[in-house]
Amino acid sequence: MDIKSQLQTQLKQIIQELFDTEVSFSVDVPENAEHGDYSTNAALILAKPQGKSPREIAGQIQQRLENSKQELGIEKIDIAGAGFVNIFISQEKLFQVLTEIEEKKDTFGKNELLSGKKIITEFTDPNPFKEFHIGHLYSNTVGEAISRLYAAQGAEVKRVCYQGDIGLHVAKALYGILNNEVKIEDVEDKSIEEKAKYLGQSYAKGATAYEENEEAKAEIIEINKKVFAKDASIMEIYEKGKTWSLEYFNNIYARLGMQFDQFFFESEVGEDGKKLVLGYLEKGVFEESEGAVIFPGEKYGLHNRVFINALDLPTYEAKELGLAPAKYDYFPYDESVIITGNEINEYFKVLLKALSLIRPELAEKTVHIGHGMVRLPQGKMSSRTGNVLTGEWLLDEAKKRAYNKIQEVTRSEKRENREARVSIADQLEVSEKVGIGAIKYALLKNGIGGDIAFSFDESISFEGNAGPYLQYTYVRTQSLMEKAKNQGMTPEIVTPTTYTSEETVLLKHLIHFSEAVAYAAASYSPNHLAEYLFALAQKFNAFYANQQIISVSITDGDNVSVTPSKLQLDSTIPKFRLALTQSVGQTLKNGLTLLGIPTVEKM
RNA sequence: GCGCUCGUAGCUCAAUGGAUAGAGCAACUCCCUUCUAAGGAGUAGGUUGUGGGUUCGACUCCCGCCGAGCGCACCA
Repeated sequence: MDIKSQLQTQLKQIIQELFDTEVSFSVDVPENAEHGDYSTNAALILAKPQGKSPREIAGQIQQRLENSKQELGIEKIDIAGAGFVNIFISQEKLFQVLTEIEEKKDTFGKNELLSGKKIITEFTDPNPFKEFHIGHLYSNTVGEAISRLYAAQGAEVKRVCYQGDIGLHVAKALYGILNNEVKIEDVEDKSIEEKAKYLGQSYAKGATAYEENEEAKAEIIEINKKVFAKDASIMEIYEKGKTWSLEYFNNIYARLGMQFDQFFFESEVGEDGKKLVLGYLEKGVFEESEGAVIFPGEKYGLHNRVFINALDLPTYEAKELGLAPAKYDYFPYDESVIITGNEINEYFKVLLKALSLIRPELAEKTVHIGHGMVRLPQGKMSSRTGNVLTGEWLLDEAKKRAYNKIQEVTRSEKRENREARVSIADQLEVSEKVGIGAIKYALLKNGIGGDIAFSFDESISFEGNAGPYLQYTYVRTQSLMEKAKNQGMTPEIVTPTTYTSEETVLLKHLIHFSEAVAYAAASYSPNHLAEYLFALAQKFNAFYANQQIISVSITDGDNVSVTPSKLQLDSTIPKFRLALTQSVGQTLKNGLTLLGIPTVEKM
């Protein structure tokens, strides 16, 4: 259990004993170090109901907490401001975090808060036949991060992807293929990327025709019916296109370092959804209106939505209704998290309301998270008009820029005498990982709800609060470890004779890692973890710049002289600093991994 | 028109009802004969759209106004 939870438990008990009551107080990590490592507002909350001054109550809490000082590793307890109880952790307790990291390694930061829980996450949801644009990349990045955060809480997580392989958009794409100068047979031998591009172009053609040409529109509607009826005349190109799309998507997932456990298709859940709707039509949940079957959301302060259209085909809504039970059959979950763009937030409210009247136990377990839209300077993306940036384009572009950066750094005049950082053979792989890191971090550092104004130069950064900065800091730790090893030095968790302020600041930050992970998971906010990691990297870089971590030999002509340093006079200091460096490296790596961001050893 | 979301530094964004509203970018100063300068140190930049209210305490909660985005019937 992390220190914060221990304090919370202890304080709760103290309040119970003192006042025989329960209140919702918080234990915070103050921004200002003078306010302690942890702080609680319990006294402020209790003041009014107890009819006492906040500082008086704070005093009582302080007194009781004194008894647990030893057990909790508290150095001192202050009362400050309006009645805050500020808690300072002892140097010995801080120091213990190094041992914890050393022991837990890759599992440092994990906990068992959701142990035994089954969680199903659904995200990305690209539609076959259409482009995989940067909005999908965003959904995928957020979904993967949340999935990993959940898993770090001890939950069993299944990632699923729901794909619209049936419906009007597919019919539009098929129309586009049938009316494309380039026949589908002609792209048979092309790469999967080109096949995907062909499908995307076909969709754009079909979508345009649907709006501009009445004849085409009628034809597309016919094609749509045929697909639902699995008409042999259309199924061959349908299956071909769908297969290509799915293969293409899978390549992107692999590139992003993730994979789904299960795929669901609209074509598979549509019938079940329709049956559910018709079944509950009789029970009055749904109503007939203008030839369609609707859910009267207006009755519940929402808006009405069509579930089965006048052509007797299930809409997205009905299909989604069929999806929920299908997911539950696949994996009987305790919680179902669905991550989509926030443009369908209200639609989801209607859907969940309808589901609550049909399968209330499933509706209760379902959480919808709407992430912001990726906005381009040119306006909203539209796969119909071609104003899209594909995910693949973005990944390639970021990789290219990372590669250029490597070249630039290697050629830099002031550093020409230094050994090449990344071997030629590794440069492409490093570029790929740094590019992905830059993109994912850019998407994750912001809160999930808001839109992302996307322009490459402003959004994808390799410096400052950016993915590569964190990757770079990790590389520094690894580089130091390697250098130390070559000099025969090993990290050792020994108490140094003195601490510098940079070291204490780092230790104080490290103890909050698992708390940050838990908080990010509980609030569906990977950005909190991103922020934590950035702060950690900043603190480490300040430490790095101001303190000598290992002793260094300097070559002066032919003579090799070793600078005498205080590090060599007191062997505990370099050992401790190395241990600290290793711990920071491990924590950065664990944190980045939780965000789905790859690390590299050199860059 | 109704509903949802949002409005914080020049720009992009943070900030569980808590203490002096924080970063990054851009601008301006400095720092590579110390371990990777994709780095570090510093300066400047704010009436948190606006007017009320609740609270010991409001960027955060409530109401009004102004402005933006999204959604409101057979697309997903």
